[in-house]
Amino acid sequence: MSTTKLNKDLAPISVNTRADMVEIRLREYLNKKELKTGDVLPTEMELSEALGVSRNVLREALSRLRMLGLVESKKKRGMVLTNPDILGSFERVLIPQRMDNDTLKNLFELRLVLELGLADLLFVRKTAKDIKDLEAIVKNNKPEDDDIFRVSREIAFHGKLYEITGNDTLKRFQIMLLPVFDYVVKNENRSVKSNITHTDLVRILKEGTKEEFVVGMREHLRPHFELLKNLR
Amino acid sequence: MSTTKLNKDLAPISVNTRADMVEIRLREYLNKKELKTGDVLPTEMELSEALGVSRNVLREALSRLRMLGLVESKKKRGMVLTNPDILGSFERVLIPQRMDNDTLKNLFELRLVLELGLADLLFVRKTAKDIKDLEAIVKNNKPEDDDIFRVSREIAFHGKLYEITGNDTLKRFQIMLLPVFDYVVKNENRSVKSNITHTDLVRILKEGTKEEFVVGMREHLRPHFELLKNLR
DNA sequence: ATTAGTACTTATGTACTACATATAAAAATA
DNA sequence: TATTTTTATATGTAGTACATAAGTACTAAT
Repeated sequence: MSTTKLNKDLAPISVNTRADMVEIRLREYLNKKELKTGDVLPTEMELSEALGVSRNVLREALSRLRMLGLVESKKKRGMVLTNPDILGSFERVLIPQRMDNDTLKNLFELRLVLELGLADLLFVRKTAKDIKDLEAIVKNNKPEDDDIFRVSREIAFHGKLYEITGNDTLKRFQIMLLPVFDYVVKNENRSVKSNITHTDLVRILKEGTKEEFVVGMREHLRPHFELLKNLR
Repeated sequence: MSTTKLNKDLAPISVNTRADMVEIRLREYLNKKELKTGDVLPTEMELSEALGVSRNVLREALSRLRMLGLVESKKKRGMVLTNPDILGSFERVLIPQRMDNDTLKNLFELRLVLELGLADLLFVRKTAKDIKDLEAIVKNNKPEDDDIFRVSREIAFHGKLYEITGNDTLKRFQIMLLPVFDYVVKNENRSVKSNITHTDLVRILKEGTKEEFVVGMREHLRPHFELLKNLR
């Protein structure tokens, strides 16, 4: 029976395109334990022949994997396996305007959870210099500062906290979450004041305990949690 | 100086391919405020002509955006703007074998931070049924259970905690982090016992306070934090 | 013999053509 | 007007051709 005839009798069930399937097959292939970073993959022609698709389709799939940072392609040498940048692709889809309300809320919440969970790392990793940096950041805070100043101070302060953790992934992650945070806050422009200021938090970080810091941070973030209740 | 360090300081001069540049241009185009989900984009021919590249190159870039869930393409209708699945691409690159030690450590840490930050959400959202579910999960725990049992209990318990938060993004995120967690723990097969068991945590969640829960969780996770010190 | 330079080979990058396929939209039919 | 049929069109896939960069092998000069 000819292939064309067969294809007519048995139409493909999958709505997936060839590129989708090739992407999956390639990822399965790449994740095999035996393969390690730096290994060279077969050529595009070999792969496309093995998979039974045109070089075109194969390249569409490879293009995705290249974007993810799973592979790189060198002329003449071929494709080589690389370490993906785990947050790179995340960055590409973090578009507040494109997110539904639930997801926005979830990410907003995620940020609050992170912030509350930081205490332990902070108290393990903080140095005298870190405290000094924080004190410099909060020194010139005045309640009458306008919004733009307030936001940049907010970013500087919380950004520094993440920096103290020494966890680059965490820091980059929170930087990526900031626009989401901003977006949500802007859409609900209420300004509930907290009883705990950045200055208070620095003092606790310097002289207090983890437990006190968590309580302080919770109170500091309370306006945001309040906002969350309204979004629900 | 290590190669990875060198790579950070001296990133290779980017010799971006056409597909890379088209991807960037398209993302800029898609993120324009005027565009909203469901809007129909120009056809492939129109886009490729406007950008001055072959349809081939354009399709490689579109293939990436399709994978990210930024667009979908319908036959005859054309491409339509969609809401991306923000964690989908993350899932594709979370391959423990492919991650360097620093990243592994960072993600491991991230999970611990999340777990410690959960308390507030848990105490706001917990229901009587949730507590019952947790009690059922921990009921048959016996210290003499073998490893496989222990791991599945671990997953069930902590998974349920994330479920109580009612935050799907958070839950999916932690599910994706589990293999990383597993990978790190397996590679360092020490088994330090904690003084606080799942049963204790359930009791605190039922009758105690947020603050007590954080302290309890911290003690429960202490073996993992210890492990982290060794990785450093 | 070692080195420098050159030609060759090869795998990726890009462009173009052709046709299959599904389907929205238009036309024809009841 | 409602339903079916036809048509037009945008995406999906395949294949060919050539440009480009970069290993590889070969040659020549010191």
